[in-house]
Amino acid sequence: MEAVLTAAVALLDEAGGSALTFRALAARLGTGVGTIYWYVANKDELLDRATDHAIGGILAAVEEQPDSDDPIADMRAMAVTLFDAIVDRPWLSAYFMRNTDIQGNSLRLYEKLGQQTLRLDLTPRQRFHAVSAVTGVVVGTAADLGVEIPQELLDGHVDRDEFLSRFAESWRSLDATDFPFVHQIADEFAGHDDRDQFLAALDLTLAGLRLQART
Amino acid sequence: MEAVLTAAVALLDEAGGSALTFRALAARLGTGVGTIYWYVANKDELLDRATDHAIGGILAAVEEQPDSDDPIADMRAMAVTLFDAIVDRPWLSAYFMRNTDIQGNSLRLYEKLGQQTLRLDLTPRQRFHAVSAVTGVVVGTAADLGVEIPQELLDGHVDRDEFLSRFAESWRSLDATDFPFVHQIADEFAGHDDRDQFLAALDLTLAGLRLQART
DNA sequence: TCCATTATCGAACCACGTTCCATGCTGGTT
DNA sequence: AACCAGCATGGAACGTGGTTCGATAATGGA
Repeated sequence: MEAVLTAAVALLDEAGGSALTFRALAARLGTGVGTIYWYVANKDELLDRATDHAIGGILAAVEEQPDSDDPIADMRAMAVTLFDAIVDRPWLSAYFMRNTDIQGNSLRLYEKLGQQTLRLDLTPRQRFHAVSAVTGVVVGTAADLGVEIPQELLDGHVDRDEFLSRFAESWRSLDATDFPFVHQIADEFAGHDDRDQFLAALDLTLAGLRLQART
Repeated sequence: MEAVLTAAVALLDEAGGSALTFRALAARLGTGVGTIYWYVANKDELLDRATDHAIGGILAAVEEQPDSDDPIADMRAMAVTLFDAIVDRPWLSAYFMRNTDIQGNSLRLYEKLGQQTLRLDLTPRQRFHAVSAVTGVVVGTAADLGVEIPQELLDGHVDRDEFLSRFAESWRSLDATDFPFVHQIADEFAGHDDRDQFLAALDLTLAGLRLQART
């Protein structure tokens, strides 16, 4: 079982979501597909267990972070850790939002995040919404990244800067009166850093939360 | 072409993403799969065109909304319209984050949202981040919903309240000292409304933005 | 020694995306 | 009329992936 999960995670790490097939997994383990089906009922469960496995690592990292006296700063640190972990394992983003059944390590992570809100002067409902908002920002932003890598980039034919520049170029060529915003933004987009973008979004949400916690 | 797209959207509306196959589409159109491949190169393009088709409708709805003298309120209204449209067509959420190539109606929608930020006292970079943050919240929150519907609910065997209650129940049964947050939240979760949750997240972000625009 | 449980394996089935080629249909050219 | 190019259609066939199933070992108690 353990071996199955680590092999599954390894496949996902090496070549993304499409690389994890029962046949490939069986080959890597030197067994047949039937064996894997003895451990998991179907691919959904395999994915659930593999992601839970990976999230376990994130959870450990989050739990190492000491609490400061600013709960919101602590939430921020956790969110950043989570984001970085997803960037590191882009396939996680795809399966992060596939889970209505919050259980296992996801639940623990959720709890950990939520505990910070207990130190804020909020109603239970506000706490619930705050944690949802923060995870929403993380997942929402990270989701874009997961896909933002057309094979051109992986192949090395085109690097990221050139890729972005091409977009910026096509945006600049649009009519300036119909697309004033896109026009103004093109330069920003060309040089943008995903992590900055995430931090900006996160900080907006947390600024709103800070405001709410004071009232 | 037009007929292909409307049929594709109809299939997606009726039975979600997994229902859109070339064979099903061909059957509905009374033709063969080869014909569809004459119009689109592959499934990705089919999906892109179908979503662009659907987003066209959202764009029209957004463009009907008159500008007020509060740009942030206008952004909020747009985001809500977008959210409602995604709730109405859950399959959109899955394909919303599959698009690095912001083009067509998506681009127009992006522009529309961004134009509101032009009326705020922000740097170009802050505008860029603000729009990313808002779309991130919409997509991030809506993504959860897209999947949050296990077939049990669709079958009508179990209704939503019961489904949520079951979770709340299992959460309450956790150890209260290990899971103080989840414990406190269980009740909120049981009766929670997805739209409220979205609005809360959106308002946090917009509150942060409002703060930023004043400095 | 016997039998139930646990575990392994791979052939076979089906649905899907995709390719390919044979066939029709249209309007214009000779 | 005959012909042809290009547009358009239809569906059989291929490869891949998830999943099922029955045959078969290993294990360990009665």
